[in-house]
Amino acid sequence: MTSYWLMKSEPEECSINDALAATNATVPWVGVRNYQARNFMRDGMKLGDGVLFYHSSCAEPGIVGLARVASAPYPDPTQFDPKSPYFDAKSKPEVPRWLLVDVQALRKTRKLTLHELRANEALADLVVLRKGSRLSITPVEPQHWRVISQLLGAPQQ
DNA sequence: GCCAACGTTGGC
DNA sequence: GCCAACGTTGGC
Repeated sequence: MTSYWLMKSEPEECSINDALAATNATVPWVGVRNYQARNFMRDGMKLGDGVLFYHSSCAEPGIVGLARVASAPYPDPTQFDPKSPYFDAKSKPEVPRWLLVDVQALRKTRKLTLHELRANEALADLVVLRKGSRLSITPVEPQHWRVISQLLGAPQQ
C-alpha cells in the first residue's frame, strides 16, 4: 500500500534542482533531528512511496517537485561526523539515533505556493497546513495527494 | 529579525 | 514525572 508524504527542504541546502542533478536524481535525506519525523521514515515509509518536494525557509515556500522514497531507512551518517552541523555527540554508532531514507526526485513541477495551498478548501486538513505544524516530514492523505497532483499539472522545465 | 508554537532538557 | 527554561522551526 503506497503512502504519500510531504518533505521540506531548504533550497539553499538541497533544492529540487540539486536533487535532480544528483546521481540517479537521488539524495540521502540528511539532517532530520526530530523524533516524530524520524519515526515517519522508520515506521511509515515504504520504498516507492510518493513524495511532495517542498521548499521551505525561502522567499516563496511551496511544493516544487515530485519524488519517491528510494530506500529503506538507514542511519544518517552526519550524526557521527563532528564537522557536520547535524552532528549528535549523544548518538553512538552501535545505537544510531537518527535515520534517513534516500529520496529520488522524479520531476520538477510548477511551484504550488503555500499561499495557494492554504487558499484551497479541499486541502484544509492537509497535515502540513495545521496550526503550529513544524515537522519537516508530514503524511499526505490520498485525497490530498489527488487534489495536489491535479493542481501541479504538467511537467515543467 | 520577530515570534508563535512546538520539542527537548534537566533540576527537583 | 513535572515543568520552567531554553532551543528550534519556519512563515512572515
